[in-house]
Amino acid sequence: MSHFPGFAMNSFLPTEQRLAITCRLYPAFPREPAVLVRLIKHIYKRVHDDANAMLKPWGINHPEYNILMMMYGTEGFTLNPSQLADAAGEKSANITRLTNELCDKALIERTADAEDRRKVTLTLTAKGVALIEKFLPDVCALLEQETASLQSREMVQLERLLKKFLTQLDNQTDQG
Amino acid sequence: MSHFPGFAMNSFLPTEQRLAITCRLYPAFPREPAVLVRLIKHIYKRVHDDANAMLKPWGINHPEYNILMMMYGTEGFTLNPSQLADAAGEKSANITRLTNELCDKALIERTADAEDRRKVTLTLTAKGVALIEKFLPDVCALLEQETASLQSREMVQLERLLKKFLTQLDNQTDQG
DNA sequence: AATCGATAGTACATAAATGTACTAAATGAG
DNA sequence: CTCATTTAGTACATTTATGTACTATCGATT
Repeated sequence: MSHFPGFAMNSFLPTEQRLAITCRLYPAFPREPAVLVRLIKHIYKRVHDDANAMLKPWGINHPEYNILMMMYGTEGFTLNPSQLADAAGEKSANITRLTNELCDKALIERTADAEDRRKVTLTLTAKGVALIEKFLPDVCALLEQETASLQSREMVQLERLLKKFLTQLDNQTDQG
Repeated sequence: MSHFPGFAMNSFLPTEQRLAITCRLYPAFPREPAVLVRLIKHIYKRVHDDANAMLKPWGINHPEYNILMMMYGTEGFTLNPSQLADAAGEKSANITRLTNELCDKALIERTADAEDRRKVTLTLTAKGVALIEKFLPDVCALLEQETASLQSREMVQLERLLKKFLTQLDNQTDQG
């Protein structure tokens, strides 16, 4: 496949064909939702792998990157674990482990919160900020490369649809 | 939040705000691609969790479900491990483990391929097919519920855009 | 102030996923 | 045919992620 430049391979085809057969065997099966969920999964895995590969030379992995960036995107570079869990989309037990690793690497610091002694304050160190600004050019290049096939209009459209999807997932708990 | 029926909460807001700040600090940062990647991650995790919760009473988890369904969607309910890896989007080492579990549960069967003795043939058992047809109503309900906010036109649009995205990821290896 | 319930975080055990190295068999070049 | 290469699959060690139970603290109520 990749021997023919310009030929767009399609890693999703085997999945899609099997969903089609499923619909024939079991007509109530909702093809479109199933396709969307599978596409999301395939894309997520691919993006995750790419990010890990790109970040490896910098000594961090994708989840650690996400945490660093969420701190970088916060005034004062400071956040506590539960806010991090929300922002980075990780379970709280995972945050403990990941932030431990980042502390070991001296990229962030853990201090006690003065106001509420249950809370912990995590802060990017100077070393952490410096690392982020060193790897950001690579990150930007990867992100742009990954979305190169989408026009800016299409990205906006995609964002809107994905948000609509996510909102429904968020509200699901309320209803059923 | 969930005390107010009809109020659409937005679990993505904390992430999005931090990406906005990142763009201010580092103007080269491509907001739109970054937002898309994060949305995909949030949605994937949510869908994965929901599926696991729904499938638990049936004694399987989401990756096992994916494997069963890929076999169900194949003529003869038969597939070998590498085809399964492609279709289900799992690494091959993971396929070995997952299919072992399904064999232990007697939902699939592993036999040697007569033609090529390196290959292994995996087949759904009658028990496996029966289980699938028992849990499919729940699966259909969940899929429909998850996508209830999207009109059919929007789903088609979303599918098109996600495929375009994935195709670019597939072709990335060719280009560097 | 004493108590009860909720919240923040972590420790620890377990589950899930991956990388790597290996075996066996097929393919292909000489 | 024979040897080297590629392919299919798995075993094993390691990494990553999660569930659960627990500690400490806060806040509200009495």
